[in-house]
Amino acid sequence: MDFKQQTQLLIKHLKQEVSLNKSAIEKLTSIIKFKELNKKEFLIKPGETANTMNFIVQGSMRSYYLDENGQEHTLQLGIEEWWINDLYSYLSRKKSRMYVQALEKTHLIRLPKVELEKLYIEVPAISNFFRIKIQSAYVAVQERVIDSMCDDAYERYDKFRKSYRDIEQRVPQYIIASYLGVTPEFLSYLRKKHS
Amino acid sequence: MDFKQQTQLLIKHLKQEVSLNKSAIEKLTSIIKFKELNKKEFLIKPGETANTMNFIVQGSMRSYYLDENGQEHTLQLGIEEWWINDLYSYLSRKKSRMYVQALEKTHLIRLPKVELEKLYIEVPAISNFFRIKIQSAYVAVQERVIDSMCDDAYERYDKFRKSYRDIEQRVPQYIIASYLGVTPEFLSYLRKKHS
DNA sequence: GAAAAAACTTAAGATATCTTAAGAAGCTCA
DNA sequence: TGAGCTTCTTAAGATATCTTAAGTTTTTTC
Repeated sequence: MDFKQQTQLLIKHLKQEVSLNKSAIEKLTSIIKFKELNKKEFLIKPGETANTMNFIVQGSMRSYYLDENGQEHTLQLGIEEWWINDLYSYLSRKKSRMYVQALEKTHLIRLPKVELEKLYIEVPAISNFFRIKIQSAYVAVQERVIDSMCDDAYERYDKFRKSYRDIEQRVPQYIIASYLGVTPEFLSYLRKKHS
Repeated sequence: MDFKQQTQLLIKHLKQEVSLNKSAIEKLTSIIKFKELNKKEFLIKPGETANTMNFIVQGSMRSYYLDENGQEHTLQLGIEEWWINDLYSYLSRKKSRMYVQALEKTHLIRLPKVELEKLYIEVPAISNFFRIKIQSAYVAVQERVIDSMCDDAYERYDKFRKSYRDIEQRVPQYIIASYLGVTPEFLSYLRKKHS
C-alpha cells in the first residue's frame, strides 16, 4: 500500500465519525508521518514519552506492562484501523511505563501531538474525533475493571473471543493470556476443559 | 454550609487547575444546582442517564456495579472536593448500569451537562478543567487494571490505604473489599495476618 | 438505653488459579 | 529441508481466594 492509499484509509476512518471538508483533509494530510515497524519492534519503551497518535494501517500491535517479576501484562491489542498508544503518557506528557510493540510487520500513520493540537483549533471536527476516541478508551478500560471483578477467567476469555474474533486469530495465545490476566498454562487448561 | 460557601468551595477547587475571571465565575455560578442526599440515598440508579457533573461539597459517596450474583463492585469512592459520577453514562449518553450512592449525608453541587457544554464554548478554561478531569479519570482506571493484574489482594489493599488514607477511615470495610475485588471475609483475614 | 440492624471476625472446607517442569507441536530462517 | 527457536499442552503439587456459617462487635433507631 502506498502513502496515498494509507492516507485514504485514515480519512475514511475519520469520516465514519465526523465530517471533513477538503481543507480539513489537506491540513490533516500535511501533518501525517508514516512509519514501518518489523515484527517485535518497539514503537514506545518505558522511559520514553508518547508524543504521537498512532493509526494502524496494516499489521498488528500491542501495549504491555512488564512488572517487577518480569511478567508481561497486555493492556491493549490492535489491528488494521485501530489506534494504539500509551494514552497515559500521551495525555499526561509523563514518561511511559509501557512497551508498545508490533506483533507483525506493521505500517502506521503517526500524528504528532503538537501539530495535532494546533489542528484542533482550526478543525473542530478533528478535535471531536479524538475526544470521542478518548472517551471510548475510558469506557473500554472501565469495562475491563468491571469484568475483572465480576467474571472468572473463562468468562473473560469467552467475552474476549466474541468481541475480538479477528484479533484472536492473529495473536499468540500467551499474549491473550497476558491480556486476560492468567497464565498461558491456565488458559490452555481452560480451552481444553470447555472444548 | 450555605449555598454561597458551597459555591466558593467549587470555585476554589477549579482555580487549583485553571484560572477564572469574574465573568467566568458568574456564568459558572448561574448553572449550579444544589442537592442534598441522605445516607444510602441514590443519585443515579441503573437505567437512568447521568446528565450532570457532581462535586461533593460535604459527605462521601460511591459508585458501584451490582452483578448477576447480587454482588456489589465499587468503582469509585469520593469525599469532599471530589467529583463523583457514572462517567460512562455521562459521556456516552447511554443508560447507566451503576448505582451512585451517598455513604453519609452529603451535599453536592451539580452542573447540568447541557448548560455546561454551552459554557465550554464561552469559557475555554472550564472546558480545559473537565478535559483534565476526564484524563485523570482515564489514568486512574488504567492504573487499576494494571494493579489488578500485577498485585495480590494485600498489595492492592496496602496501596489503597496509602493513596486514600482519609477515605479509608470513613468507609466501611466491606465497601473497601468490594473496591479491591475481594470478599469482606478475605480482607478481614488479610488484615489480621499482616497486623 | 434497649432492641434491631449493620459490620466485622473466625475458621473449616472448597475452588480457581499459579508454579514448575517436561514434552509436543508449530514456525522461521539458513 | 532441517535445526533451532517459539508457542502450546499436560499434569502434579502449591497457593490465593471464596463460601458458608456462626459468633462478636459496632452503629443506628426508636
